[in-house]
Amino acid sequence: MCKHQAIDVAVLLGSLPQFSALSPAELATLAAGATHIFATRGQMLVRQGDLCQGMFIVLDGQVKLAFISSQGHEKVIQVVRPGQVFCEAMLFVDQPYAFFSQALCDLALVHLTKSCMLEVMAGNPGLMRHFLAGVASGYHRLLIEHKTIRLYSATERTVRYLFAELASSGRLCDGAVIDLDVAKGLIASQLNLTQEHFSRVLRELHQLGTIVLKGRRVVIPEMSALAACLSGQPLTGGVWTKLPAM
Amino acid sequence: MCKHQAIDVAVLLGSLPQFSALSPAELATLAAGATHIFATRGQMLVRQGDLCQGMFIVLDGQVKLAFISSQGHEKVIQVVRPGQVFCEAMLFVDQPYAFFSQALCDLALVHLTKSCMLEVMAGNPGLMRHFLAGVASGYHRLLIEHKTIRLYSATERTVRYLFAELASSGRLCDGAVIDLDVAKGLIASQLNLTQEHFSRVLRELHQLGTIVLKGRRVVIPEMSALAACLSGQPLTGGVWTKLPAM
DNA sequence: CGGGTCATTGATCTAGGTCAACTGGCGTGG
DNA sequence: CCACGCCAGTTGACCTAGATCAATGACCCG
Repeated sequence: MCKHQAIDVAVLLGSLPQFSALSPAELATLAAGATHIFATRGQMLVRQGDLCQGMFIVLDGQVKLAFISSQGHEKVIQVVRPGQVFCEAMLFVDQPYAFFSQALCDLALVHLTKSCMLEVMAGNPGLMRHFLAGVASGYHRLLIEHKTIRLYSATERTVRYLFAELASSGRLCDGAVIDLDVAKGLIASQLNLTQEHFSRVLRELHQLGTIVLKGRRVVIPEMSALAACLSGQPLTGGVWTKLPAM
Repeated sequence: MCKHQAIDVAVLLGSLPQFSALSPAELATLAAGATHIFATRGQMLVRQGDLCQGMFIVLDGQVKLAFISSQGHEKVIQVVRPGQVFCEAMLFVDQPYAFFSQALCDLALVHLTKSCMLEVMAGNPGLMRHFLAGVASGYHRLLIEHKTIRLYSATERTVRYLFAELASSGRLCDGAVIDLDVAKGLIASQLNLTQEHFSRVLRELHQLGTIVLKGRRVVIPEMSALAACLSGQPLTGGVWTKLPAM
């Protein structure tokens, strides 16, 4: 792992939205424990079982968070993109990492040590509040993903993923185009599917005319057709077939 | 829902570990927005889709957090027990609830409004830090449960559940006894299993002699036999059979 | 004693996984 | 410029973990 204790780390940190409101003194404290990291594709950034030393901010490239069973089955939790942070919740939990993170391509990031982060946060309630909101929304995101995996079928999870991609790109009109920026196998794993099954689901949607598929480009001719694949709407009757066991 | 704006809410709050360090003025602020709630079995405390109005502390009884699909399939996330808090992460996320919560029996709890909580926290970094740690460890717990569901088989999830129960009761010796304090159907749902399948798994373990089952009482004659059901140990060779797709 | 709730058991079904072969770019090196 | 190999993706044949459906049993408690 190539680490630069670059001279301009304080400047770099100040330019990040997370830290733009910090005083020069606070930035200096953070910078003292900060490392500018350039990692190569495939490199491990944190290992399952390690204790948290600090948090990461992705400047450029993509990072995969995943866990792996003893049989080698790997399941992706999330792909972290530039501007996003990871391992920040672990600053506050004295437990070994339940996942690992790996560079999906050559990338640039900043590592901030736990102690510096905690020190600055202790003197800056605004920053702490910011992190609290971040961790809480991370919790909420994970909860929703957990729910999606437990409640919905492969096709529905796939369609929900497409909608999430559309929403994040802001284009929710008919004829919208999605260019997948990661390998399909990774997306499949995030949806708790095998690559093979994911491929079949996409083909089925393509054959139905719901989507138009060409490599990693997905075109949605009409939103309503895609939305019809979701079980949210077909409120036929509306009476729940099976009531909770309590 | 029977709500008492009891006179002694401030005293009650002060006696809770979460708030024992608060000043009288802070307790008064919290108490101003606090409600002492007595709910009856089956009653909904928060509904899927609602916006968060505040958080709850369970004084007595059990609360189920779960979500439900449009077909009525219910999946339990967690059972909250006395002394525990729920919905606290939602104070910091402006999103509708992705789950609902329901009283599993008649119960007593305290509801604290969002605005009061945020106000007191803004002036008390120690409390905020406490909540940050709480939300972060909730995140970690959910992550581990998510991982368990995605990586392990029904039998292994069941065994892991038993170990978690043992760990929380502190008795990890041979001959340990677990008395399940909730319906088996609820445990099954937390493990993402049907009640039927869970029953079969338990019976299988019983027939193997790994556990002794009598109603809701589970006896573990020897820990090592139970541990042998986990795939963590059999590091045969150690080479992963299937390498990550990256 | 009768009606809840909770749990067990059997018979059958299916979504999705596994294994294996194949395709179609795309960069690399001769 | 072509041959080669590599990697991402596709397709087909088959299998299995766990769900579903349906019936029955075991308590409790009023």
